[in-house]
Amino acid sequence: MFAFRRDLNERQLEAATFGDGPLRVIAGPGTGKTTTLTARVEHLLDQGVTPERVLVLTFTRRSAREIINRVRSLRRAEQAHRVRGGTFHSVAHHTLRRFHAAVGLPDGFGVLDHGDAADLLDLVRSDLGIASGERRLPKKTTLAALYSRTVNTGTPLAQVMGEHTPWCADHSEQVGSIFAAFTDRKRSLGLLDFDDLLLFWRAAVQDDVLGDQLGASYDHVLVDEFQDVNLLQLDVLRGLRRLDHRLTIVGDDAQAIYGFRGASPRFLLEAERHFDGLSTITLDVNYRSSGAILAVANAVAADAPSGFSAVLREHVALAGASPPTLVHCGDERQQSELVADRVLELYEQGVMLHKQAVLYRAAHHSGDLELELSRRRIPFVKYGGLRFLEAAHVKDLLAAFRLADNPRDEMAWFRLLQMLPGVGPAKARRAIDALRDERLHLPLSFTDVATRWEDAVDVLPNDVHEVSDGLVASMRRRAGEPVMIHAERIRDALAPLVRACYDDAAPRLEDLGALVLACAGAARLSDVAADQVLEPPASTGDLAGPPMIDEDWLVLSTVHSAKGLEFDAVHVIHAADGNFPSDMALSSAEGLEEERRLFYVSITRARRSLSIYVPLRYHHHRVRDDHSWAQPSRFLSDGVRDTLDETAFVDPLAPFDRDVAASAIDGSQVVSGHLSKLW
DNA sequence: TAATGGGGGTTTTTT
DNA sequence: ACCCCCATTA
Repeated sequence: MFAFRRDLNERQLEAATFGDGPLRVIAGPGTGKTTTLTARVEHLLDQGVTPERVLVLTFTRRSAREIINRVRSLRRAEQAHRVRGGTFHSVAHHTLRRFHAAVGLPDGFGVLDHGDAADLLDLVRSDLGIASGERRLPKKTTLAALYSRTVNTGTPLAQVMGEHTPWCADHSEQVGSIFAAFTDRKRSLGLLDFDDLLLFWRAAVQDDVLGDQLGASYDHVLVDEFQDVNLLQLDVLRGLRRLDHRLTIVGDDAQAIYGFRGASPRFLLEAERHFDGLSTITLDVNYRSSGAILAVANAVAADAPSGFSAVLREHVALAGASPPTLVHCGDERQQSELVADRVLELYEQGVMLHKQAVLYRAAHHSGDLELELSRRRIPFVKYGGLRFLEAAHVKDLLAAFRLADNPRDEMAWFRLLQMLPGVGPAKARRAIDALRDERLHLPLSFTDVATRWEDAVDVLPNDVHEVSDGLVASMRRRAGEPVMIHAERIRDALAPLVRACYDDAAPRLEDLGALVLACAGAARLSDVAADQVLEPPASTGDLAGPPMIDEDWLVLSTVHSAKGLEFDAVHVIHAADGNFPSDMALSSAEGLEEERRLFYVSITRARRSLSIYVPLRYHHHRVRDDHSWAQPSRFLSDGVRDTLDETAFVDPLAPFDRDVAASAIDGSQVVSGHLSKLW
């Protein structure tokens, strides 16, 4: 009957074939969460549910695709790709594109990424005449983080600042006025940031008429990684399901690692308060890791003051597993060498590089290791950290794409105009002002821009008239023109500016070519720009050296970006207090507990081999030759260490120190002795 | 008004 | 080590 039935255990099957719900599945790491969700989708399709009326919300679009791709049997596979799926933000984006008029958004609204939002905050701050320096106001990135946390948790600003930025908490009124102006500014420019996508979606689902319609468009809603949902996202779900209880939420409180985005495992643990008649199924049989690795994970879990819901149980002994080890290193340099040694050793034993991952708390922790890997020619890709989309030239073209659909996007104008040689903030601003009508509004279309452009171009230096005319002309879409052709014209018009602005224009222009290709099949240029913001490429592979021909590569990843993944071998580096747990998180008890869950997540990625590295000494970069001693991570408690094989630290240089002291030679005599034979 | 150079402060995780 | 802001200079 069901193709999946024989592959599932009893609990998984119960979850997959559960009736209408609401249903909560608590699923520990490696307990077949994705398999179960996939089987449930398959089950729903078997029951005759229309694929388009199934919504699967996941943490990344990649995991949505994985679930859909894994739906087996050809007949259903064809249906499966009609299933709706994606992240909260991407589904919000699609919904708002479709219903923009109903929530008062302009057609072709733009989506700001994190950096753009911070820049706009900084802009309104200076427009309000609030100086950044004088009164220790938070920096723009801190402002953006504060804004996001306030909005996503629905907590009053003063309280958020009291908890997270106590050093400037008395400025909360000023910060509040910046946020109010920021909000107004985004509306008048036709721009949404990440949080706005959720805010407008929530407003839509909470509306009497529109909300009923949106809720009625889905028969079943399934949510993965529910422990990382925040209040705003919970509100959206409650709105979507207020008339219909067919909801499945899956999560694990032990893996809640997005507190800084306003998420809380509380929403998973107290879900019965939000969804009437909730049933719960717990999955705790782990199919991923060796018993020895599970023992480490459970020892970490045992140290958590309030415990985790699922205590993992081993399924069957995994072949080829090696004992988990704790490796003491002299310093970061030696850590890199030992990791590289171990990676190659495992590789010799047949563990492919892409089945191995090095995990760390913060993106910059991989720096020294990357040098070592490059030196030894071990290919690698990095997840998390640096992004394609943060490259200046990519942002330039995306700004042009946004602008083409929405000429009110002052941020985009400001950015593009400053690429012209001899044009800085002042001239850019005057040119933008010249485009405004009597009510100070920017034009709504490029047809209108064209009529005002003559005035604007007068402000600019004479020698940039031609290139800027070309750029503006390229933005105007010709009737019936395919989106990709339009994109190509814009890219061509921008190319001379890219050459003028950047030394290494050639690789940058290639990136822009790739972006143009990404426009194939898109309905609008602003969709392409938004997609890049909402779903940036996950990894940056070729930052170190020439592109690798190798088919195999080691994975380097932040723990956050490794969520949901598994590897045969995992190397956790920098397990020193201050790095892991990060000292940034230690000011509160919840902060520390979230770090503990992160540590738990990193360990439970491993299938057969787990190595944890602790550098003893950290060299300071400010003062040469200065260093400090590190404490091993507090998560390596006695109970946890009992589950690990420890390698005693041996200073590889120590024997040489003795030898050097014992032998004193006359170097110059020896050298000239050698050289004298040459002439 | 744009570009450049020096100095001071800071340091996480991502849709 | 790096980024951002500010002041100076062209």
